[in-house]
Amino acid sequence: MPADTAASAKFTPRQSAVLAEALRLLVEGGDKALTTSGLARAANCSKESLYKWFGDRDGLLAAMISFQQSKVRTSDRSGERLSAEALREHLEVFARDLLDVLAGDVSLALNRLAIGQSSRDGSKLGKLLLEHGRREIDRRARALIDAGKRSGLLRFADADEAYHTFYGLVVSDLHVRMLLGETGLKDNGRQAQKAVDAFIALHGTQKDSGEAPRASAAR
Amino acid sequence: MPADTAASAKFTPRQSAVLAEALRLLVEGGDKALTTSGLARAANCSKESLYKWFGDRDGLLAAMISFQQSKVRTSDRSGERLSAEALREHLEVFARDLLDVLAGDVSLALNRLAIGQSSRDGSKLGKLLLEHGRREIDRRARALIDAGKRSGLLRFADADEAYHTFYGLVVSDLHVRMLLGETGLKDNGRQAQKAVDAFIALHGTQKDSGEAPRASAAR
DNA sequence: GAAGAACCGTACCGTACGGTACCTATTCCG
DNA sequence: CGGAATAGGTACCGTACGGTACGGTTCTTC
Repeated sequence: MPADTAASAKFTPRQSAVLAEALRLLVEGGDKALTTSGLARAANCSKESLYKWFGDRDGLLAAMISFQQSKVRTSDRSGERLSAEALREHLEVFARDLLDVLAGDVSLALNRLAIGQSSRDGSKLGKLLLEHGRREIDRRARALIDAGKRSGLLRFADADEAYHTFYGLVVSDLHVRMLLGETGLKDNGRQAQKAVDAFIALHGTQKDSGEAPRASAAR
Repeated sequence: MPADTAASAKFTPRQSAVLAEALRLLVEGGDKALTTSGLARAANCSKESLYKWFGDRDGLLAAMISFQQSKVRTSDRSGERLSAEALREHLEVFARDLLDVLAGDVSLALNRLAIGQSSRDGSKLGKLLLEHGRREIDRRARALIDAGKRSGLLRFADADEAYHTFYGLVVSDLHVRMLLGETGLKDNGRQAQKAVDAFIALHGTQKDSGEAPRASAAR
């Protein structure tokens, strides 16, 4: 039993390679391009192995989600003490990371897949994606927001509500637009900055020590 | 319900009936349930007619989007003079309408369809959905926001940015969650109210350093 | 009332998918 | 060394789809 990372604990290296190839196919051509025959051909494995490892096609899809998310690790360095500037910086980094993740082609492809399947499988993949995929990033955001409150820098009644507000400010309709195939998206860094400005304006305790960023936000 | 309004201008009544049936099938069982044979059977028409009217399957899907959106008319009663209360009221109504539209099963089904196809058709359906589907609601929102600014009740640099902020506050991640199949969603009215509170706190002219006036209303 | 268009129902075709079966090659391990 | 386990290659099956063709039926129109 190798002391591997938790990532490859659930899958053998061979299986991981096959899953990576499956993700590549999915990203390239959508779920129509992800056929068992095609995957077997592209990954140099047999269909029989696929069915042995993953059961059926849905099992394969679930494994792909699990595999991809086991690779995503959020850096959780929220133990430090927070100044107002540090909080703003952390929020901005988080917002930018969130947008980058959502805009990633693998994430988009998996979300498209789960959304497409949600009508016919009782949204099993959707649940998987929401629960396992967002847990990490949610925890990180909530830790950050809680730390902001503990440090007296943020003020809100319900942390959950505050987080959803922040999420909405950061993402707006960008996620759905990207899912629909819109390509020309704005600068993530700029969007993150504006969202953080608005969030702090809403829930910050100290009334703006200079609204410079927001005032110069002419686009 | 099916009177010959401007809705059915582009399609004959028979075609409209078939498209309505197609939407029903799509809502019921997702895009897998929307087969040409199935539609012909369910709508009591022949496959030949389908191909004659719509060209091919993609043409049918595009026609469905066009048909559905020709039925959605937003009540645009934004000509009046605005008081602060009227603005808040209008914003809340708009937010609730927006959430209701996004949560509608036909909207969800069409968005799922377009998202599923976006990988393989160059997001033609996605463009259609975004351009024709959101134009109405966008115009209404922008008119409202502009009116707010003209009346001196709102303050912002860029109306587009302000609208996107509002959209994010209203919708947050609810749309994607619903697309992924999450069922238990919160009360739209309450979500709309909170979003309007936050938006006015951000962009209202009478800025107070306290919470929004009725932020502690229903909870 | 008949010519003709529109349309319905059905049968049909080629294709491609998910899934299974069978056979071989490599590897592992006593 | 040799047998079991694992995995690759391929051929195959049933099914269901998109799309087409054709005969019969209804509706329009002159």
